[in-house]
Amino acid sequence: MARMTPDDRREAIIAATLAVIQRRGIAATTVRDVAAELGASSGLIHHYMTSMDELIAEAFERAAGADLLATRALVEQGQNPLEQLRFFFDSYTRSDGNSGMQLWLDAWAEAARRPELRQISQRLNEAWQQLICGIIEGGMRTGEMNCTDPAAAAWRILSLLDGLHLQEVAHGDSVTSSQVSTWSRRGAEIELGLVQGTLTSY
Amino acid sequence: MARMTPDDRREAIIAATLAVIQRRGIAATTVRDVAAELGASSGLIHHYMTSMDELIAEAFERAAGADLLATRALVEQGQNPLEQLRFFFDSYTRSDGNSGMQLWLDAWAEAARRPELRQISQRLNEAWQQLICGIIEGGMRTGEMNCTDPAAAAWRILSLLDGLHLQEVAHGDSVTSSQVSTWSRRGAEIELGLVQGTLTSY
DNA sequence: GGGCTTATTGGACATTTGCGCAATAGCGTC
DNA sequence: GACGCTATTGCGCAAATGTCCAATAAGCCC
Repeated sequence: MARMTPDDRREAIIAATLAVIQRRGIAATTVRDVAAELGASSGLIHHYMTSMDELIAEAFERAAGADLLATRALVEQGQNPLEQLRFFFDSYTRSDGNSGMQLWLDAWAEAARRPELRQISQRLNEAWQQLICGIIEGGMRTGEMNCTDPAAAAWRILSLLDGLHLQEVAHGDSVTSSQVSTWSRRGAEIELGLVQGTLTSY
Repeated sequence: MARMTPDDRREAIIAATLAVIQRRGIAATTVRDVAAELGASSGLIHHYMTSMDELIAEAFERAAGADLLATRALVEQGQNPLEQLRFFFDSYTRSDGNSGMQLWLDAWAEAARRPELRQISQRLNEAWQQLICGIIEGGMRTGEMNCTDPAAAAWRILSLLDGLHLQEVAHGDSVTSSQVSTWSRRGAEIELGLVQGTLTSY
């Protein structure tokens, strides 16, 4: 393997870890898998990461954080709160293989037992909730949305999405990808007093 | 170890497996752990279970199935759909240590990797959804509830509950146990066109 | 009490895992 | 072009895991 700058190599290792995690899940990811993905030796990973846990936590934060940033960037392009919320759902319910959601399932299950992972996952989930909360508060100011408790509504919208996604990823055919999209948008419409179809963008 | 009836021994193994799972989680449960918990040899477990997957699946089914039966029994004591739904929430959001919810988190995460487990978890989740769906349909007949798509509404109510519970179990202090109860009931009220407070029983 | 069935044992086995270490080789410096 | 630093290798080690199996012993029927 070509010799690289420590910074570059570290990035490459995290990227490779991410690829493996999305394919096999956190629990089944091994150092050797990452090395193979990277096209390098297993010893190299340990030259940069002190432990497997550090590797996992770092990769998870990178992946989940990137999703959040991407969605937030898309939302900010919305011209008004309604469009922002539509963009939010577009980004969150895009069907790109759901690999990201299995990652979250693993993280939530492991959170109780891995303090580092719990901290990251909690911080990111709260950021997601605040993203939604901000949209709702904007919608209340413009009068487009109606809601008595924006914070609670935001947690409900997020939890509903996660709960539906969970069914899709874990069980596959009891809740389909398009049902996740339709039902969660409909749930938000009901929650915020919107006319049916307002959040459907296609 | 004292010799036991196959039926009794099987029960004992499942009980021991459950104890280990609740302590260590599904992913970290090993045959040797179960044997130690049981106070018997590891070979004995395989004399009753053909594989580790079967063992895990059976234990999960026992625990999660019992919860479903208990809730269903409570619901059936409700005199009308509204009371039934209240009883449902009482049973589902009772705070008995959340051990049950961590079990579900493990199951959902492991479902992708353990076919037998996925089958059971899917079947149980669908049973939960049908329990809610039945209540809603009853409520529509009596005119107490208003809803255009009972099946979708039931999935939403269940997913919202699971999503909120998930936050509570995984992260602890971003969503509290009482918020799960309050917010999920409020979500159902909104979903079914009920007056605020209808589902609050205390 | 003897014999038969089978519950139970305890370890062997192959595989996989995270991790460490001595050896090697790539790149900059003089 | 030689030298030194260190990125990189590739193997080895110990521990853990699921599974299997021959040996043992506990209970039951005659």
